[in-house]
This record gives sequence, structure tokens and C-alpha cells, in this order.
Amino acid sequence: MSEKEKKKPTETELEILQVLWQAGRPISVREVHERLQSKRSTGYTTTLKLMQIMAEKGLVWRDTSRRTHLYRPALSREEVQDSLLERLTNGIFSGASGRLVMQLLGQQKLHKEELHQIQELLNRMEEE
Amino acid sequence: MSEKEKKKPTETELEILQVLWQAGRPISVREVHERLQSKRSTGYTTTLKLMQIMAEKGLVWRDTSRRTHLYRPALSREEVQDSLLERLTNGIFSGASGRLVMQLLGQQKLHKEELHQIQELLNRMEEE
DNA sequence: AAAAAAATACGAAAAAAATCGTATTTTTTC
DNA sequence: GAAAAAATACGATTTTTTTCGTATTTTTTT
Repeated sequence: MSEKEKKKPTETELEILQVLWQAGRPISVREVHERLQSKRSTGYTTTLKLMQIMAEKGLVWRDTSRRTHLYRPALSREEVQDSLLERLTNGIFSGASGRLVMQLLGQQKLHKEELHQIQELLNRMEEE
Repeated sequence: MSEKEKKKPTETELEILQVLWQAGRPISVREVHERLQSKRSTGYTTTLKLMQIMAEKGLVWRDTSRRTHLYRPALSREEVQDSLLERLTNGIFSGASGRLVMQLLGQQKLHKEELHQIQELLNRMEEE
């Protein structure tokens, strides 16, 4: 119990996590770095160091059994999504999560299926 | 045109903005500082400096016509909500805003009215 | 097998953000 | 009207985050 870890990736760490999630398998620093080049333009060792720190912090796992270390996320995308959302709903949207949803619906172009799913969820919720 | 300001309040600046929004009227550094004490425990001059910087950045407006300067937010809560949401939807939730909504609905306890509003919005959307 | 390339480690510099201390000025209080 | 209190200004320090350079090791290439 009491796994009160401080799971608070910085903006940059988030970008790296994104890459790892997207990869869907353990990948090397090199790979992360390359996939990151579209967004950021920093040196290789920067990415390396970042990921080493993330490993220390427990944000990623790494397999060091071979020369080229392989990294994978220690947190699921969903976990991080959750915690970010929570920060939003308790922060700037507190007491207005309805508004948040509305704003989202208005802002985004959702597929029919998604809309349906949401509808259903709502129906279920209202029945309680 | 081209008001491409970089409206990116830091975490701490956001807290201050929250206070200002909540106040609903121009208030002094002292007031902000006191209302902030529940969350943070830093000195008065820290809050002062922070707000001075925010004024420079254009995140807040201040009336310096009297000795005690009065501050008010330069951005509406809605604007900031929007931009934060956008970051989320283009960032960690990209291509999954449906999921975002679902997660929100699941996570939050919404009032009946809110649910209704959402339902209606959805109906309207589906008709298109 | 020598040279080049690819990795990691790691300290340290640079940049960004937050905190504070002190000086100065203005107002209030006694 | 002197002392205390309340403000602002502002430089400086501290902390956090990001970036990089260099040394060392391992692998690959020629």
C-alpha cells in the first residue's frame, strides 16, 4: 500500500512517453530521439539524459541486459490521462466538469460511433 | 491581427489566475496572497514578484493609479480552459477525444441538469 | 586490426521558474 | 509627528528542468 509516488511527468517527459506509447514495444534511445525530431531539435545526448532521469524517477523501465538499452513506459497512457484530467477537473474546471464536456463536444469532431457510445453511457448514468 | 501572444501560464501563475477569477473584481497582491495561503506557503514578496512578472507578460492587468495596485486577469477563465483543453486533445488524448469525454463522464459526478444539457447537445450534433 | 560509428555515463552549463531579502516610499496608528 | 505597518521595486539566490560536451566502452566497417 501507500504507493504515493510522484507521477508528474514534465512537458518534455510527456513527449517521450508519447513516443513510447505509440511505439507499442520497448525501443532504444536512438529510436525515441529520431521519432522526436519532428517536434524538438535537440541533441542525442539530451534525449538520452532525459530518459536516464526518467528511469531514475520510475517513469520508464529499461532493459539494460544488452548494450543498447531498451525503454518502455512505466505508466500507461490511461493512467497519465487520468491524472491529467483530474488536475483539470479539480483545477481550472472545478465545479464545471459539465462545461468541460460541453466544450469538448463542441470543439471536437467526433465520429458517430463515439457519439453513440457517449449517448449510451449517459443513458446508463441517468438510470441510476 | 496576429495577436499571437504566448499565453502559457505556468502552474503557479495558473493558481494566481484562479484566485483572480474567483474574486471577480480587481484585488490587491495582499488579497491574492492571503487567499493563496491555503495551498502554498511562500512569502508575500514571492507572490508580489510573481504578479509583477505576470503583469509584464500580459497575463494580468493592473491599476497602479493608487498606492495599492489592483490586479485583474487579462485572460478569461474560458480562454485558458480552451487552450488547456486543446493541448490535451492534441497531446495525450489526440485522436481519442471520445475517450476523453467518456473518461470524464465516468470520473465525475455530474448533476442531472448537466447530463441533460449534454444529452441535448449530443442530439443536436447527431442530427447533422 | 585499425578506424569509424554507436552507445552509455556523468558532470556541468544554460534556461526557466520560484523564492526571498533589503531598500525605499507611503500610509496609519498612537 | 514619530514609530509602526503596509506597499512596491528589484536584484539576487535557489530550485527545477533542459541541454550539452567529453570520456569511455562496445560494435561495426573496411
